[in-house]
Amino acid sequence: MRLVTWNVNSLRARLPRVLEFLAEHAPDVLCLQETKTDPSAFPHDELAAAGYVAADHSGGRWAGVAVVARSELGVSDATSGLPGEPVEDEARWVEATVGGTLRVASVYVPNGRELASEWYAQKLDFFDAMAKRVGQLRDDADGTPLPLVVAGDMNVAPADLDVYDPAAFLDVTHTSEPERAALRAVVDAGLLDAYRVLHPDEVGYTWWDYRQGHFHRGLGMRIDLTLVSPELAQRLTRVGIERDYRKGSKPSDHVPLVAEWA
DNA sequence: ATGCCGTCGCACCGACGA
Repeated sequence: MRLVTWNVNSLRARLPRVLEFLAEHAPDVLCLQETKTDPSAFPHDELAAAGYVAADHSGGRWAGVAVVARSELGVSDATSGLPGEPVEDEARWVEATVGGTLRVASVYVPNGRELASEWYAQKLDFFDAMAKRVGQLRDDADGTPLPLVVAGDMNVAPADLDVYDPAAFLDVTHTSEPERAALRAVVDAGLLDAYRVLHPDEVGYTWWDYRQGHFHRGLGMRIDLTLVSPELAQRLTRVGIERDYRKGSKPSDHVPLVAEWA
């Protein structure tokens, strides 16, 4: 199984790069964030022509998430919205079952803006709701663990290793301790950070600011994560960051994160 | 203290992003 998460920063603007990626990497599942599209404009036809189906939660000009899967696998039992999320209808969470057994959630965690803001408080609340949801999804009614993936833009760099200059990121969003603790609570509800499972000490960024040549200067952060249930974590064979997709024509400011398991 | 860059829309600026 090859599963990818990618914040595309507008699916309309990025569709050529997305189709290029599907052709080059042939993922089984692609979790998208910041699709920034109206539901009626979601490119179901273009994806179908490439051999994919999608469960999308599209909210118009902001946010928007989707779970895309190879047509043979299919998506079923899709649900939009995170139970208990602080602001409803922001299109930040969508779940679907892929291939009949794998539950996949694509998530776009709120930015948080400033530490002393209502948006920051809502970001922490969103993580709380995520942790509760993971607790609901991780086992079946008999307590048997289920295969589960929560992938997306967490808008938090989990550790100083995931930030180009930790000293420049004191007491700001994406690195503050309450955010990191809130993200850890999601993981502690029953998941593992797939990239860190296979690359415990490696620096690997998934986002670089468009401005001031940050990409070419190596100034990035690892804020896109694929969180997997323990049994899937044991089967991981490769977790890689496709940083070349930050180059070329009209790139997103995020790159795809690929996870594979046997 | 602000813009840098990119995207969107009741659009030629402002909001938002991280």
